Amino acid sequence: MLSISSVPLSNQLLAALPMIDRLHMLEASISVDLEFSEVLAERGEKIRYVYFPVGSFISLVEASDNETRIEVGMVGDEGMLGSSLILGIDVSPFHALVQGAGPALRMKAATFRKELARSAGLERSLKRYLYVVMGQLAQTAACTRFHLLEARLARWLLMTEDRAHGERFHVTHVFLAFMLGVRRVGITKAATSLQKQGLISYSRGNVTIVNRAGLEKVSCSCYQLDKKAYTAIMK
Amino acid sequence: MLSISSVPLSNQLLAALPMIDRLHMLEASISVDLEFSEVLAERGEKIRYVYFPVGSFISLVEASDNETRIEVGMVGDEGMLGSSLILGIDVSPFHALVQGAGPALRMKAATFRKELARSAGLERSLKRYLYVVMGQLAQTAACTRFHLLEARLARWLLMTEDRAHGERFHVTHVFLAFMLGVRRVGITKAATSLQKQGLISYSRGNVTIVNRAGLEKVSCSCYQLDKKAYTAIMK
DNA sequence: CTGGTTCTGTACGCTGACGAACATTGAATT
DNA sequence: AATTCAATGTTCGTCAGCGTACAGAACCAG
Repeated sequence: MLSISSVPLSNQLLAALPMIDRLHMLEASISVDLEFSEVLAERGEKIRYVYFPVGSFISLVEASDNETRIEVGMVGDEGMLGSSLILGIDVSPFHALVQGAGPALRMKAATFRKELARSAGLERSLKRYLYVVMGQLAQTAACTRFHLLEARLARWLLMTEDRAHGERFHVTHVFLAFMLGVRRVGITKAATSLQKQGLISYSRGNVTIVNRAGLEKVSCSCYQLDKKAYTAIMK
Repeated sequence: MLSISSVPLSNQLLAALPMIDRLHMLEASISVDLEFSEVLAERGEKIRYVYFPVGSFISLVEASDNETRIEVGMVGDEGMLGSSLILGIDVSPFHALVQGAGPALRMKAATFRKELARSAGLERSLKRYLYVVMGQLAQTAACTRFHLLEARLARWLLMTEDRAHGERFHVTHVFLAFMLGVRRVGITKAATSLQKQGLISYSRGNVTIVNRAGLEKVSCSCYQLDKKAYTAIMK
């Protein structure tokens, strides 16, 4: 099975709050287990819950035409799903689906908005997070346009490892093709190449990052840029 | 020269405000003339001014590596430049450059933040606008990935016509190539095709939309989706 | 009118990804 | 052990867009 992380499970957004606010948030939410491929939000639909991943992670997916979808963002324990509620609109701008199963804290959208109004620290922190998400969206647009599939795949694997908190996770070529907006065959080719270079190994959906430093080298700069932006803004 | 629009010059965000707020905003800002290719903001740099275009329009540009840039958004009199200040961060997330010369209202960033704190109506409206911008970013990511250049070019021309408020405007193939993240030659080919179909005509940078309905047909659905999203959110 | 510059058109070989189809391998089920 | 199915590997022709180079056309300045 999946490796159990030894890192204590928590959400970084919540962990950074002052004690009192953090307790409030924990009290107002319940712990749920997210299952792989579960749909947590649909574009244009009302947001019922927000989620703070705690080991699980979520993909933000944009659809243009029918059947052409692409991942535009990823949410792990460094973020939350539903941050657009800060803007006062309770309609989801994206599809959101669970990409890595695991626990998360769930809160009713209405409760979340009340907490936002109550705690200035929470609002400040989540505004900053939303800013980071915006940057990720733009980054992804450029990345998707200019970078070769192998580099994009490497970036995706690194981002996932960060959120899975372990060098092993489960994802098939079909799923990767969906996320990166390419054919399955394209993924097979790129993944084979990465494996031949000794950077990853995989079999029937079980991916292991073998050489992280090497993977960072073949990945596009977008990975580092994203990371830098996050730490710069969130402190 | 450029056609003078008969539409009374105003900014829709400001026009939608209650009278008192609108007067406050007008008082706190000055009218400036933006020149083509003027740089109004740079990624990572401090935002000094916000701009409300009034006939002019502005491109939001994302850079990944050096020399690979792509437009991720457009701001005309339907929006403003600097909306990310709502999130409490005075650093620009994008490059911004003037794409269509013309007048705009300019306000100091600090003043803008004060106005935001003062007027709940202003804050509400601009939050909604920021939500629309986020949607545009995601839309652009998908569009850039999946749609053919000719369709993307058609979309771009339509978006520009909306903001130029006239079927004629000035833009060269080199500039278009820059915005869409492709070679100049690619633009020439796509533009030639659109011209042969009788949808546009152009010469040495002077573009005229000849058949708007036809252009909408060859453009990708992203144009309509963007527009629908704007009206749905902004009312 | 002349020479320089900007804008647009065209050509050529290259390549990353596409679409579709088929083959193989490993795991789970019976 | 046999069967079934999901996951991965491979092949083949096609194509949009790339990089580069060059040529004509329109405009501008001297």
